Amino acid sequence: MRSKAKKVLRRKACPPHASRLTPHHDWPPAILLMGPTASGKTGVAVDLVRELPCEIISVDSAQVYRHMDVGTAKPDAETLKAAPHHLIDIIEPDDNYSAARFRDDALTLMREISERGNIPLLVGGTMMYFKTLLEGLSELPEADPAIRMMIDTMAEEGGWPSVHRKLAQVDPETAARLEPNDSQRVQRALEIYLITNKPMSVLLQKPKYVYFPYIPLKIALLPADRSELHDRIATRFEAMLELGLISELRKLRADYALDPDMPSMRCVGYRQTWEYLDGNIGLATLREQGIAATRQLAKRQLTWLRAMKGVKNFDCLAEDLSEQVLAHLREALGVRGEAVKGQA
RNA sequence: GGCCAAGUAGCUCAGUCGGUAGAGCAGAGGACUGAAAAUCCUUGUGUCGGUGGUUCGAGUCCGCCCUUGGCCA
Repeated sequence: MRSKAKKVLRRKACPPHASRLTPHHDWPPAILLMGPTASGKTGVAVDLVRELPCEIISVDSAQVYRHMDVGTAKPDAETLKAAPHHLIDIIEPDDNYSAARFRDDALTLMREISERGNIPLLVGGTMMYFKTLLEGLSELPEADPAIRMMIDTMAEEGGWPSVHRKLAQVDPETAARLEPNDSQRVQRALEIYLITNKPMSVLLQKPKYVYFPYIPLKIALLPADRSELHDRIATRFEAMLELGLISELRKLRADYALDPDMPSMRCVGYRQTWEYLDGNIGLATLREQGIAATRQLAKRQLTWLRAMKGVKNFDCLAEDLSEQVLAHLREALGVRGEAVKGQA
């Protein structure tokens, strides 16, 4: 932790206000509650809000969309009233969000919450957002729809490997570390070159601007038994169908000019339901593929969590999960509280 | 009861002229810098329904039995 503080202070690239950063023991805490889909994050978060002076910030790339409630397992209105979530319902389904925007939004909210004397409680399963929040991003241009469209056309004509070859001509280093079929990253790397006229690999060499003036209390909810999580996922997807996932999407398609390639429509559940509404698959296949896609999502989230350092793990299948997490947090915050009092 | 078809990986199915088997999906592991619920990489030993036979050698040919569909009674 000390090294982290030093690391931030050492950064020359930090803008002027970074110099206001105080040593780490004066930083307020922030709780990071992470876990795969269907691990019960929301339930724990709501319990924590009852017991601790914290405010929830959602870390979820799907719950940012308005009117996508059933398929994203958004907390219901009653829950949101009792435990308000920031960064839910902030954009339209035909709009898009990003890790960079999340970072800015979250840091702004965290400052406000801390100034109010509360603890930011970041809850979600979008691991890249957590990583971006903690580690920052390099200075890179933001996405350019026109350029992406152009690259998409290239890919349609020659396939992604041909785009990859083109990338290799202008940015061999990045091309070397990317798979020719990794459409998203190949496109992004070429996009960066076309916008800046500089290879991504060069831009990434500049030190990142890391700004996270909080003591992170990282908590992960992991299943001790994967098959039980799979059962939960299946049950939950069936419930989504009962709750009207299909009609939710039908209405969305009527209200917005949506396209299956939009980020919102690539979300788990919606993508499969889109195929169902188009008549390409039946209900049984929708159920099967929706559940499988959710399991695959959970698997990827678990891969992130295993790689993450300094995380306190809890078995999300435990009966007294919330109490366990609360006890851990009370201890962590209590110790810190003493230190702060000693300072004053 | 008779006839026909099918029984091969968790699922759906390939398997040539006999040389002890391979795809898709699912599953598992991994990567991850402005789309990340995205995108991508790696990963395939299973009594070839059972049993007897023919053969140097049977998933493959023959007999019988079992199971499941269908047709005829």
